Amino acid sequence: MVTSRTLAGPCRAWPEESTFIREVLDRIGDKWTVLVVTTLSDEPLRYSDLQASVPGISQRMLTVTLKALERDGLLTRTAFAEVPPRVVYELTDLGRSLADAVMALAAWAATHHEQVAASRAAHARSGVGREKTRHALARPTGPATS
Amino acid sequence: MVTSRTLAGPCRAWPEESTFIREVLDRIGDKWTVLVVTTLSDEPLRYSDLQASVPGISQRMLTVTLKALERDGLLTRTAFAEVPPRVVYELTDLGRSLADAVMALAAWAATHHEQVAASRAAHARSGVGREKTRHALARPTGPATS
DNA sequence: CAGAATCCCCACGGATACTG
DNA sequence: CAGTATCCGTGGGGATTCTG
Repeated sequence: MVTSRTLAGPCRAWPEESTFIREVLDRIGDKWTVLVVTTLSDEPLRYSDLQASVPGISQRMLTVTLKALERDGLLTRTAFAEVPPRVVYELTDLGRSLADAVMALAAWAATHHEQVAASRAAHARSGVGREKTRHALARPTGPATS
Repeated sequence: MVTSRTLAGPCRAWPEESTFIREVLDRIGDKWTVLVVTTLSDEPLRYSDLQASVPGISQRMLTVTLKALERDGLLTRTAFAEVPPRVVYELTDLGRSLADAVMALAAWAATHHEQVAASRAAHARSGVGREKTRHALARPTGPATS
């Protein structure tokens, strides 16, 4: 890992690659999308099942999220014309590939969240809200740029 | 890929793993964090350089983002006590590992964004805003659940 | 059951001005 | 240069109500 630095690539002015990143993050950035996608990665579910499987979600956000995901071809919506309506949502191959990518990120989180929590706690212990705790200075006299 | 479905894992009630995912997504969910982290993955930069390298960012958001990342141990802040102040931000190993994970997600985006765009365009062509376009029904008579 | 529609709040974030 | 402090607009999203 940690190969990105050694790339020394010309990422300078954010040519256009960042557009793709934003496109994905705008989609999975909100919590509901992630929860819905990962939940559906297990198996297809109907509306009410999803609402049950994703604890805090409101009907509104569930509907909005599902529509957006359908629009982007990440899942399919199948409605059955039965007397009590039944609608099943299932990830497409595209959706599952995204789910895998998200899982990879989740793996990172599971691996490193302790370090993050530790660092967060350390900063909390040093002054955060209390008092005007000035940032510590490195190399008081400074080496001067060049 | 697409292994997540075959897991058939007990993700049911989102035990606690989702917490980690959220923790990460809450961090990289906003556009600025991603842009800052990926920008710094190339090389350490000072405040003004970052502001220049990340086009649309305001001082406020740059500061807020940097503080959050420092708090989480993803980057280090080094201030030099010179007459014109100089502060350099550099990713930690932890930060670089996150950057790599984000890059992986970017790779997914670069690979699949066309499919997403296509699907999005297709949905735009079928009725979205115009008229009340009812959803098509699958299997009009329905097979009944079981 | 599966949504659509409406109201409404507040936190995220931009713009601006000031400071060490 | 490298921030901090303040004001304020916008829209994301929850709660509620109604429909096919």
